[in-house]
Amino acid sequence: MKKKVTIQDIARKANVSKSTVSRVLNKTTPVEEKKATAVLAAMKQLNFRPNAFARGLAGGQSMTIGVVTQNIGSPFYDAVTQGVISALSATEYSPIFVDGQWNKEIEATSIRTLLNRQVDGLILIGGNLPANELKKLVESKPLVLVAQRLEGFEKNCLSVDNVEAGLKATQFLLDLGHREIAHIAGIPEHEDAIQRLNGYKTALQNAGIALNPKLLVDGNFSSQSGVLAVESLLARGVSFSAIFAANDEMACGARLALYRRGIRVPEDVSLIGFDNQPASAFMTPPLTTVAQPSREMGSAAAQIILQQIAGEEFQAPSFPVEIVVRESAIRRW
Amino acid sequence: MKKKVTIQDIARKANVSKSTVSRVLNKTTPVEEKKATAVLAAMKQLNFRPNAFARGLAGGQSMTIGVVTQNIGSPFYDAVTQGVISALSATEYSPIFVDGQWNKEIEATSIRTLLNRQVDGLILIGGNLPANELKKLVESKPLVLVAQRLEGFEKNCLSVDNVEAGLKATQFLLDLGHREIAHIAGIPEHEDAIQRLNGYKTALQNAGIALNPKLLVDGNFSSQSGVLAVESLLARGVSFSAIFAANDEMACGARLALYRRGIRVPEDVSLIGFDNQPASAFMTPPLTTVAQPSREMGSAAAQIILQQIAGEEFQAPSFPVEIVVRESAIRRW
DNA sequence: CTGTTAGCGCCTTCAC
DNA sequence: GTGAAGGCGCTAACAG
Repeated sequence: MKKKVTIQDIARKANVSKSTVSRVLNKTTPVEEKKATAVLAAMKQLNFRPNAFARGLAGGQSMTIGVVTQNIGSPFYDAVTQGVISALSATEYSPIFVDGQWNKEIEATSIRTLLNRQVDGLILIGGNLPANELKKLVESKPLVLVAQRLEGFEKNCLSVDNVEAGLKATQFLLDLGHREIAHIAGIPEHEDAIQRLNGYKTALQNAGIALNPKLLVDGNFSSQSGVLAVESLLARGVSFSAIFAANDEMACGARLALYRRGIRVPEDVSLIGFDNQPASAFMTPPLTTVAQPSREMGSAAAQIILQQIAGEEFQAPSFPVEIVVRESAIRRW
Repeated sequence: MKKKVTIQDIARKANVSKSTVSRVLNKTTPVEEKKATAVLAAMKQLNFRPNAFARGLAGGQSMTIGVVTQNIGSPFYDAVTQGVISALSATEYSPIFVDGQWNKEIEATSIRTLLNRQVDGLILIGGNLPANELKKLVESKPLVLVAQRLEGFEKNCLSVDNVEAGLKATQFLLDLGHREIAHIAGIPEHEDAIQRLNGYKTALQNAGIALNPKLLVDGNFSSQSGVLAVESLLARGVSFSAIFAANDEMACGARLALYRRGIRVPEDVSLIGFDNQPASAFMTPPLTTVAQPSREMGSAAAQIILQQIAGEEFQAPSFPVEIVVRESAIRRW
């Protein structure tokens, strides 16, 4: 273990005061050219590494953004995370991640450790903290919510219009000629799931098609639940020519269940998912899906946090969705 | 913005000194029961939040573990990350992640910021820093390398035996009766890829089958490269009855390419991948693959780091691989 | 432009 | 057991 080198050391070596060193380090005040280079030289020579803790303590800024993800490993959240990382990597700030695991308790304590670490801002990606907790947070720290709504703080919230997205997906199938369209919904309490379902209902209504409850199955966003959903559908004996799943993972599970029953996609039934996760393009057949601009949402989140920290005006933009047409749903019915 | 509450505040409120507060906070010295409860009460009432920076500065420990991942979003690395998170969540330490993006430069600067943040230990998951850099690191900080080897520091390295794994996968196909087995390799510079390829060669040799270079294609671990690999194979006009891909993503791409050509899996060609990523179980047909205990490796990494920090003896265990048999490769040839 | 002087919030001797 | 004092490394006024 080598002893640490501090600005004191390099001050001595460059024959200046600590302050001057600090100044060249932060470019906060002009410094005489000559001294500056001497300082830089000393820093390099001694392999100086500013102590982030000391800086944070003294300056009051930690230069870190806390990011709470849910279940690292889920394609959508991963993509958002990527966006945050890349947007932040161009700045002085670095992100520190904790995993909320879709668990209220864990999420709360995770946020607490983040706060203890003096993060300068907080990005919550997904999550299900009660609104009053969130309000407390938003009032004390720069905050951005991704894929989550908070009454009265719309400008801190980043998400797509899930109703419209659900409507579009369903409409797409209707335009193909389908009349019997099943929907595999997400977690019933989940806002996104509810809205996508609403979009589905609205589209049907617009088309003058009565909603058939038998065509509605609850899932929980996992592949496994997609499998079960299709089996349940089949067990009910309803006929359907298309399925709209509330996310790609469930679509993937559904596809497997169909395969096992010898039902072909898209010849016998069309399938459309949601999220455009990377693997979807490589399913057999490739999955038609609704794309959210997740990466863009991640970098927007980073930007907005930075604006808040800087005390600037900010306003969360709204993000458009788009249907990515692939073979799983191209056959006219 | 509410003002921060410090141990000073709670000391006043509890009629004790800062030191006493510090003591109940860290349980470093016995404190009179009565005062202790008073302190605890005050902390709760004022919603006290110890400043991690101040603690780090004063105590010299940051209670954070730096984790360098490559390309968050890749199933294998994600799983390892999950393991780290869950193992660490049971301790006082929290992980801070940075993304190396498989880029030597980015990786180096990422590690630098981690070091600036005074992490108490470092876990590198994948990555391709030169050995001499790594040696410098391992000598100055507790370090664990996952899926990477470093001459002379085997006890800091966590990985499976990729030669044996490649051999097993190939052997599995041989046992099924296949003789013409293609291999889609990973990045040629990548140690894991090389070893898996070596395993493949060894298995063929053991079986007395001459290596056919036409059955060997280079990929780069991406789905896309799997597609290209199969097309290249087909263009060469070699006949093959099975494919061993060096990871699941390439297997996925390969499967898509086969599908496009109307080649059935497993009826015409058997397919086996590597990593057992979650989506593999839901491919059509489900993918046979080689499973690495990635989560376990992650938590082992966390454990070993902690042991190093504590100054204890430590020794990286070795991890077994196992073939997960699914429909993509079950047909005897 | 530059050196000096105070802390930032906490932990850690050290005497009591 | 407990309080007082010093310092971790750095930034932020302050005078010059």
